Amino acid sequence: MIIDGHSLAFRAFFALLPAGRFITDDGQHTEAIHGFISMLLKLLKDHEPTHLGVAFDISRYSFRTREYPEYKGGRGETPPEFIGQVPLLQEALTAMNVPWLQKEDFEADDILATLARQGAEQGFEVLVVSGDRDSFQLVNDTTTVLYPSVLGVSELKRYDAQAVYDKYEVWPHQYPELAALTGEKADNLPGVDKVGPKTAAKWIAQWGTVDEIVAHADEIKGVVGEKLREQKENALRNRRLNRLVTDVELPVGPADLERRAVNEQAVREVFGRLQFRTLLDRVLKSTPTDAAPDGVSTEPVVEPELETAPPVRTLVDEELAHWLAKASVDKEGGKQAVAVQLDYGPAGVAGYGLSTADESAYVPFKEGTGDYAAFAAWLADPSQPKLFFHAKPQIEASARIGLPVRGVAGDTRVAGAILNPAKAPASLADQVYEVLGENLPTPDPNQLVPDSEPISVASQAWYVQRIADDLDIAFAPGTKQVYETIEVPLIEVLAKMELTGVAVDAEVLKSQREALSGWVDTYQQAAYAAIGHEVNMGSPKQLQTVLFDELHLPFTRKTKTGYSTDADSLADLQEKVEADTPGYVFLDALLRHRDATKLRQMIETLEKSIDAGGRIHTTYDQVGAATGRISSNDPNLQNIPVRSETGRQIRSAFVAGEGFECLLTADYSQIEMRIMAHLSADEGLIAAFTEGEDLHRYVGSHVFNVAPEDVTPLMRSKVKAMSYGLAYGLGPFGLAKQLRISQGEAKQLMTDYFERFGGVRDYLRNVVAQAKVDGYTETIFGRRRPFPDLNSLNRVLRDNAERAALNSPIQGSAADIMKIAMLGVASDMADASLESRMLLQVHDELIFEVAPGEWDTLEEIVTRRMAGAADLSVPLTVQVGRGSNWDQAAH
DNA sequence: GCAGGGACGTA
DNA sequence: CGTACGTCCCTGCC
Repeated sequence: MIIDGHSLAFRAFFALLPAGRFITDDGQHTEAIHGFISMLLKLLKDHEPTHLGVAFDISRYSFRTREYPEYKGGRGETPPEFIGQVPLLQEALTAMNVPWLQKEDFEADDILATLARQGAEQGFEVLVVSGDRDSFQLVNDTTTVLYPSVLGVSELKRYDAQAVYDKYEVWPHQYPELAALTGEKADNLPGVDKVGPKTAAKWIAQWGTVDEIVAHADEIKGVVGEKLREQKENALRNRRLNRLVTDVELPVGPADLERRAVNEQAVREVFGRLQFRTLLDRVLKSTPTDAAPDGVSTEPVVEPELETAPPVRTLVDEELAHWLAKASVDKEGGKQAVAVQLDYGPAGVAGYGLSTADESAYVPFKEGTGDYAAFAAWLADPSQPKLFFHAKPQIEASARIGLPVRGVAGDTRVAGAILNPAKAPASLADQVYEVLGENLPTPDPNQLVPDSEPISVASQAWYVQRIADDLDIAFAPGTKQVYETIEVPLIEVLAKMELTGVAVDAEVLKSQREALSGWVDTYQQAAYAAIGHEVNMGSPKQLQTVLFDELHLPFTRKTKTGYSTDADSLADLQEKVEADTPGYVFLDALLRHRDATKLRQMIETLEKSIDAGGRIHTTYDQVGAATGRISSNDPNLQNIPVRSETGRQIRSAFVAGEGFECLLTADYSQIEMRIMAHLSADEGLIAAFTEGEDLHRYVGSHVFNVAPEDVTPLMRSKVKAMSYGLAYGLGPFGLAKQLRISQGEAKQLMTDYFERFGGVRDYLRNVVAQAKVDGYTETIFGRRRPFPDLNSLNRVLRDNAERAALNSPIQGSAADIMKIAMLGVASDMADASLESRMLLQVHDELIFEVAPGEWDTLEEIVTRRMAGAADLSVPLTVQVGRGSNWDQAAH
């Protein structure tokens, strides 16, 4: 493994700089050093190289700048905080006995190229770790490049020959030809205008090299051909410059880079100066140390632990009790976390797998047999920490057989999702592969004869331990806080809500369904009558035939497969058609039919999910949304209609269960706008919340420069749409469309708005700018969301990412606040021993079932905990409603 | 039986 | 050419 020290230190520096925490007492910044070493540890762990070296540039100047003085020009000043970190990093590497190299007049890449060539010749498998795309030319059968993704230093993508081809459509040795044609902005090497990767790849496929392409320049037609002839010198020069030198004279060869034990004393000294405490532990723990202070061990470094699952003992009764007593205590006598994985299914729980780092046990479960008292007490003890992969369904399954679980101290699935919100690991096997790089046997359930044996839940638990260990060091400090103080405690709260479910009045649903069925028929007949034949109104394709071929209505918005028949488009069409014409009647019937079938279907789904006790249990996906929101499914209770009158009737079927007095709903008012006010620190917007009675009226009076009482309803609705749109990255186009005004007017409205609320504009701009630098956004509480597309060259991707990045801290902070509120409420309810229960969460709203006599206490707890969930520069206000059903309890 | 697209419900 | 979701249906394909 050979590493480009400079480029990775630089990336590490920018990844850690915003954290603002890596400064020693005497003012020395250490982001690059810390980031580099922590990445190095991860690389050593992941790839276990036998040989290791790091190459550095000496300066910006090399033989390349002599040939082309502008080479790598145009880069900004090196940040002052970075200066001085490289020599310190080199000291640290020396202490760790990691050889590093630099060579006057050459770049680190040339050193890597030389070592890679020599290594390959000597039969090594070579891993090149570099942040410079030029290194792709080194890839071949034995050499692989690890290249940092835009997400930062922790994510390295493997580029073998196929990966390079998949990305650029040229083979690695051709990559410099492609780069020469398209140019390399980072190196200040302009290419040929109008030639992008696609064109370049096409030419390379045809002619192979830049030289040959230039020789055939006359055969290339069109503007690109012209540009090529004009600017061929660029390409030829780039090609000379991006060819890496593979015969730099070096003092050492690959064989001299054999891994050595670290020099513990030197590491302690250097790391002490740098004030790296945790990193020191990690270095000393992860690599063998050499007791001899100046000794250079010739022993190759061998991974000390043999990572195979310990044997599984099946335990019952007193043996089990003994095992638990021993496993729950660590060497220092503190509590030790035990990983738990259940063997369970629809039929119930067959057994529990338990594991510490080095011992696994299986507890078979059969109702009415054996003595589970000690085990049950252990499971239910909140002070006994337990680790899971996907705890929620398992603690519910356990609760259903009468063994409630408390003390969930970690959930590797949730942890994985916090670290990478784009996708939570789907299964333990997935995460084992992702984190540990090992394959768990996963029998194909469709095979009659299983193709492999599944591993015991006890061994699964052992893997959970290992993943938890590995992930623990991967957290950024803020992210870790979110995981430990919000997500982990929330698991038990959500599990309880799911188990409780919400009561519904099946009679109400039934009568609504029947009424809707009548309407569905009526509208269907009306539609058929209007066009004189039957048509499947659920088929956009058939509808297009009717609307555009038969009725000859004007075309609507284009979709991938034709023309849109969505509600907006149909409403537009209706305006263009005379009333009482077949077209109008058909459109009208179609819209009503859609509405009615949608509602009827929703009701049927709800009816099917009612359990024997008359309640519906949704499943929350705690990490379902990349922003931090939870989602709801099976059935989704977060999209029960509320806007239309008929839709709202569905809500009236959600009622307080038997033995409960009523429902209580509590929601945050305008939480996202309040977060916007807080994050932007815009004085006007903050005043709007502290002074104004009506937010939109207040904002309107400032935007339109009139007294609050003179804000007309039209003005109010305009600023309202504008305010809400802000948090989503709404542009003039969208605003115009929504308000049905011209784009010019929309633009003017935005200008006027930002005139008064400039802090908001500055904030929104800054969010995106910062995210481009960091590669992620962060909520108030430190939850991160990466945005790999933010620097994409594809404009659609980039624009989409920008809007999402804009919205994420706002939506995400609101989600954090709600989660914190739920924890507070749950805790206070338990302390007060209330019988009332939290039932549902709908993003900014909580719904409770109130036990007799508990209204006042519950209302006080809910209001206080929700309003107090965060300390913002504007108050968080909560509206509470009471009713016998969900609709009535709304306010 | 499955995946993708269109449509539409919520915050 | 506003964000974040989940569910349903139809369609085309295997």
